[in-house]
Amino acid sequence: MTQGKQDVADLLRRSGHSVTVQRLFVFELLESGKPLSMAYLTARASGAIDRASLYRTVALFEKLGIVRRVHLGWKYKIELSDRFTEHHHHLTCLTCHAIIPISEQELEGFISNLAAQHHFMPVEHQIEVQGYCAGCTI
Amino acid sequence: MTQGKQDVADLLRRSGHSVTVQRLFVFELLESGKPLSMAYLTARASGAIDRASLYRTVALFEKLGIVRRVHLGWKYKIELSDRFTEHHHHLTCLTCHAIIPISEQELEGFISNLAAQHHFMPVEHQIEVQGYCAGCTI
DNA sequence: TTTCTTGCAAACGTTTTGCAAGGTA
DNA sequence: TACCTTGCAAAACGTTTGCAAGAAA
Repeated sequence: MTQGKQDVADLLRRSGHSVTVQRLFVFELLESGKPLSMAYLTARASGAIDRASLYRTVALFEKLGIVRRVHLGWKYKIELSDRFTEHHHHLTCLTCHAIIPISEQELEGFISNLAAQHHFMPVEHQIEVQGYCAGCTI
Repeated sequence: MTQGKQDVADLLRRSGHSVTVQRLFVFELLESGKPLSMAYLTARASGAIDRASLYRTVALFEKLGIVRRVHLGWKYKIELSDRFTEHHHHLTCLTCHAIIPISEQELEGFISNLAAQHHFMPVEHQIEVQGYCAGCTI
């Protein structure tokens, strides 16, 4: 069992939820680190987990802060939250649809300033940039 | 006819599309400047425009760069693009769901730097911050 | 044993489609 | 007139729900 899986199991137990093969399986799928679409998860889970259970698991994981939704254009994808990967954001290529994760501490400062100006207390933030990656600008 | 409506009519004509009452009506609804949900638009358009035409109009407006989608949590809303309002982003209050638009030129510089580091050519960007507004932090 | 979770099947809301009728250029 | 756009109705899609059977604590 990976470290991440251990952590999820503990988190589930501590929050009063059962540790099931289905839940661990969904977590396993997400351990690649890349944001995955529900369609992809549904396909990969098919046979192993029912669609309804998949949605329930993702919802639970979101409530427990295990995963978060990333909005990319019209759709969204699911990825592990900062707790299981480092805090980061994305650059998305409009041509090849590559997703480049970026980790930025500067941004935090920027957001704090911005929020202070508006007497706003920031809790979460997302930044997404669409454009063309190195390989596609040739 | 407002200036914005004139512009939309011109834009439609120049791009080889017809100017119809339905299209102008959808634009009118959006002229408030606030991001509106499809559910709201559907309700407001009901009687005047068919659901299917509403969706087709919003899709066309998006293709022509008249509107853009703003993701807020699980849902999205439609708002006029930078061309018809100033370029801005949002602070969303988790308690009262107020949406505070912010206009930031500093952010542009930040994004340029970030993109350059990754040999990425930025085209569009979104930044969304969730937290608590002044009225709700008391 | 008690409680939580699952799979199934059906329901639900949102978005999309085909087509004939009507409006726009 | 010729073409584009609309309304209608039906279909497709993604997501959620109720419930009985099964698994976890």
